[in-house]
Amino acid sequence: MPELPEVETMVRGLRPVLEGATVRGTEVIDPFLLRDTTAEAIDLAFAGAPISEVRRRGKWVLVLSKRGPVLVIEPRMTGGFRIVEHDRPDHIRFRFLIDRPPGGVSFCDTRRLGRIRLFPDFGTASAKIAESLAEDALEIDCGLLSSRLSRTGRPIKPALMDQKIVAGIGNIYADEILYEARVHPERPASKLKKKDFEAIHAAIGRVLKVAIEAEGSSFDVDYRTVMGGEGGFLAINAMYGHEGEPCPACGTPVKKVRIAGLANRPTHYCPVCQKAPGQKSGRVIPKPK
DNA sequence: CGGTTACCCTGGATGC
DNA sequence: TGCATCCAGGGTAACC
Repeated sequence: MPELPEVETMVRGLRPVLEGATVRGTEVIDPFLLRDTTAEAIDLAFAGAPISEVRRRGKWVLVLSKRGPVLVIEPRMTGGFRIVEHDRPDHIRFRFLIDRPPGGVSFCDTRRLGRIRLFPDFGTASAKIAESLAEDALEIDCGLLSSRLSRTGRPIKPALMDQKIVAGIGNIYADEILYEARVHPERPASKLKKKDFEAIHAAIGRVLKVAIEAEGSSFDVDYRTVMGGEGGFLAINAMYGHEGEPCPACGTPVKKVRIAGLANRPTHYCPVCQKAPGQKSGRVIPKPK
């Protein structure tokens, strides 16, 4: 679930609870999520010292101990945080316990796809993260994004979701961004024009900002804020989850398709506003035989 | 090497 | 009701 707006919402919820609080201890309820570390190492790194900062990079959360170590948590599909008094009855995988109310935060993850890694200091964590993640979607400039995208022949949608091209965009927001930019999701990234890149770059900023203001996207029971509340973006968006409903701009029913390079993840777009590769007008003209 | 799929997990929804 | 199948916001190893 969580893409950049959901993770940003989590981090904003965690900051007032964790920053400045001293860690009483940590609890690893499900060691399966740990990678290259142990429950003992995490507790040794964090217990007894204050948390200095909670950061976000792409879709990942960084918790920094004033003592130096950094915990990097990847929520992936179903991971999320709750302050302890609002946490889920099931699926709690990890906890920070702190010395002041509300007592701590839990990391919950139904599908157990989330990952938790420990680094000795911020420099080491940053270097390791930089091997997997490009610049954050809220910070990348248009020139860098354009040059990265133009170097791949893949369809623009999977390219936008490639965390090594730009970090933070997932399946929901890729659809909204490409609709806002009026770019067809299957157009090869390398064939896009300068104005397309500019439209995409601007749309990234607008869509993510609106989504953060709405506190992200919730459906089913997976993503919630740290207080257990739902995000409101899917009530105001145009494409994702709106198959068959009219496009807000032209009224054409929103199409839902599967495209290459995305395994089985669905793609939603307006077949009129977002021109197909080679399509010149809003109407598809059949090739003469 | 670049692009694509398979797989890691769980549980809710849907279908027979 | 019971059981099988499909589906889901992500990331990456393995494959072609």
